[in-house]
Amino acid sequence: MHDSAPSPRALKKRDQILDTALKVFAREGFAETDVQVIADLAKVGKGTVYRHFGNKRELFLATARHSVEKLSEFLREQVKEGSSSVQILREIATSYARYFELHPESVEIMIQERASFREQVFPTHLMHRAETRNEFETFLNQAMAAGELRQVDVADVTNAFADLLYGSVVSGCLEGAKGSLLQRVDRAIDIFLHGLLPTAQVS
Amino acid sequence: MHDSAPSPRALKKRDQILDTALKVFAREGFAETDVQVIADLAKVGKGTVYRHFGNKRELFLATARHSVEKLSEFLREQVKEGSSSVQILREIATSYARYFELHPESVEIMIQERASFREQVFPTHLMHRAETRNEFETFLNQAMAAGELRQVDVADVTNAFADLLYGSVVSGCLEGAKGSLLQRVDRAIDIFLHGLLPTAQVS
Amino acid sequence: MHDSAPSPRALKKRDQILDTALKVFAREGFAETDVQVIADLAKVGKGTVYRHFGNKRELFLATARHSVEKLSEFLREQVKEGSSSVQILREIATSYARYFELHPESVEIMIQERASFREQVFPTHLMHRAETRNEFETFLNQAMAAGELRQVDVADVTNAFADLLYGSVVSGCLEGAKGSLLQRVDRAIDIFLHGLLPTAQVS
Amino acid sequence: MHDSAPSPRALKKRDQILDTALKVFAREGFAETDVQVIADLAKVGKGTVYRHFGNKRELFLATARHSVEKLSEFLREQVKEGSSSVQILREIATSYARYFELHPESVEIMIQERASFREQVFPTHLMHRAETRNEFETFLNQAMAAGELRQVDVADVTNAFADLLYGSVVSGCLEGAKGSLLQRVDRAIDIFLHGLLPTAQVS
DNA sequence: CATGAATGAGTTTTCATTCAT
DNA sequence: TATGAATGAAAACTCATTCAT
Repeated sequence: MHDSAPSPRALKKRDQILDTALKVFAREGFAETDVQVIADLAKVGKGTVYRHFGNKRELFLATARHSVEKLSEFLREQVKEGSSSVQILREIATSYARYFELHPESVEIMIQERASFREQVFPTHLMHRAETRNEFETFLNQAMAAGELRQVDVADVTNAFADLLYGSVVSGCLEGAKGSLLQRVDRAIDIFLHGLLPTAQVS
Repeated sequence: MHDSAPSPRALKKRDQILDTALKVFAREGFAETDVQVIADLAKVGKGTVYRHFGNKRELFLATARHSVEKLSEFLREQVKEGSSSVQILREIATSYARYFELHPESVEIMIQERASFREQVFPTHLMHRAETRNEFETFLNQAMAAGELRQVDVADVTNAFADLLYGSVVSGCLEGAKGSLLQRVDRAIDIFLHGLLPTAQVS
Repeated sequence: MHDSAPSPRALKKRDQILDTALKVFAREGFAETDVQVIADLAKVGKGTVYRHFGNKRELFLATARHSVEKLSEFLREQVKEGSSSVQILREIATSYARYFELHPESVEIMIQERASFREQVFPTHLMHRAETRNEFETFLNQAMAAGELRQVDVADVTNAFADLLYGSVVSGCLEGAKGSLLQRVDRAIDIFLHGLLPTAQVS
Repeated sequence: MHDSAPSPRALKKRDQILDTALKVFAREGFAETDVQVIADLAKVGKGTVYRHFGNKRELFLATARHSVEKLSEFLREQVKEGSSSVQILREIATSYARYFELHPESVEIMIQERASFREQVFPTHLMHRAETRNEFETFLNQAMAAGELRQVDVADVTNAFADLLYGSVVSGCLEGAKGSLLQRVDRAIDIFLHGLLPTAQVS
């Protein structure tokens, strides 16, 4: 009837469902997932899942959002202010990799989201979110102004940085991938910072 | 039963189906695709599709393989020998981008393949193919020996290069993406070559 | 998932489906039966049929089992203790025939089961069931000991008796068969008891 | 165009198909049989099968007929005139059993025919065939007239005899059946001849 | 005549979603 | 609110039959 704030009880059940959904969607993929399985593993009735999320699509989207939020949180915790810009750049990348190493299901969710919903839904992936993007570009501008980074179009850097991370994570999590994801990203960032060309660089 | 060589007639029908499948799988995604639709658009009976490919999964995989082969071919045509190593690196990236700009469906197929089949199947994506990989790493080694590129672990460079391209293509093809894919990749490679750090580089 | 006791409601629906399935399988044969038809006639959704029985094969097997159980019950009700052994033998045969005359669909189910599942499944046909068989052979032994029947190998008698009944029922239910099944079985048992050879029997 | 007699070449191919069909129908059952499999095993094109038999149903029926004819032939070869009536009766039963022991596929065909076509088609099973039936009843009449058999309604005897054989063969061929079919039939006929009642019989 | 590629009607089975309890 | 039984739309896949070569 009324639209009061959700009870803590309801919130708990919600999270219980989201956590289960994350595992199942990641393991089976969106299309292959049977909502009944999520309900069973979350120890709730199927009706409850639908009460909370409306339909399978929304359940998935909520799961993806939840996943990105946890990633965001993790990044904020990990990346400390006060370091040099380059250090921060490295820390972002490293934390990003570490997060996905700790939560490989999140990679699958990210991939499933892209595969099943494409442009139709607002892309929840971190670097694409306007807010984060702005924040990041401001950071880049300051670093360039301070002479810590080369003067390059910040949008281009943002794109390249995000694309490199995205590609590394997606490729680095495949069964066959050798070495840790963390290492893969670290090396990639190294090249990204120093470039491939022979040079007499500062840092 | 029989294992005779396929008639040219059969091959033609096969390609007819594959071309249609590419479009439909790209538009709808693997799970959402109804084989009947492919059959209808390819102007063949559904039975014919199954006769040629056995099941939906194999049809998709054949489509993906077909797609990679066309990309491979395109790259070999576009990337001319005789240029400088850096030039070749750029040409690979550019051609790669140009291909996907010409055939945006191929991006979707690549994504769908990763999303629906993961590590279960041999990854057909170009840079993952051992053969291509070896070829590429040999090229890098030569370039480094010639002093055209910095001395870096070739495996790391290959990974980073491939991941950057993959990420750029996947992100750059989304509806919301501004600018052309070609531009996005071009700028990314630029940064990748020169690095982000302030420097007094040669080229 | 859950394994709680089925509710009476569920049991009712189960029986409703089984009764319909008996009719349809008998009329159309196993392979020719469309589960949709059973669902429609049972006034339930097709999903409900599958929820209860898993698949067509299990539905059929459950139907066959159900049918045998009803036959068993009928026989126990009809065949009264206390008569002479010969009388009981006749009563078994007669009741058997009467049952199939009342429920001709059961004959078809029996035939379909043999035709579609052969030795793969435990033969549910009455006389084949070890339990009933032992019971029957004990009865024969007593009758022979009491001098009411000739001394013959009980296993052979059981086989012959069962085979004769089975054959009579299967043949006697065909469209073209003249006379009632009851009569056919009665006459067959008569010959079976007295033999074909000319004789001066006691009766 | 014209309707000339089939060439010996055609007849050979016909038999080749029928022999294969017998095996496949027996192994898979009517509904489960794929005509393509028969064609492959018979080393002819599928079209050829259809040219010769029109459709699957007719192919099966021809197979069943073929099977009965071979049984008939076998019986005529095996059952010698000149023996006593009782001896002939035994020989019919024994030969019948022996035939099915030699050709277990024929049992399955018989069962499949009953299961899939019931009364719809003229029953090809031996004892049901009017011609054979008349012949058999004439034989019984003579035996009774000669005092070799008890005076019983010949139609009843024929039914019982046929039903007993049918039931024995169908039951005796199941995987689990102990002892040989021949033995089972032999013992059954023994009881059938002498009866179950205690007696002072002649033979 | 022989062949086997092509066809599409027909069936099984699944699962998102609803709703009575 | 929570539940899970019921539903039926939707899709994969098969195979009898046809017919162009």
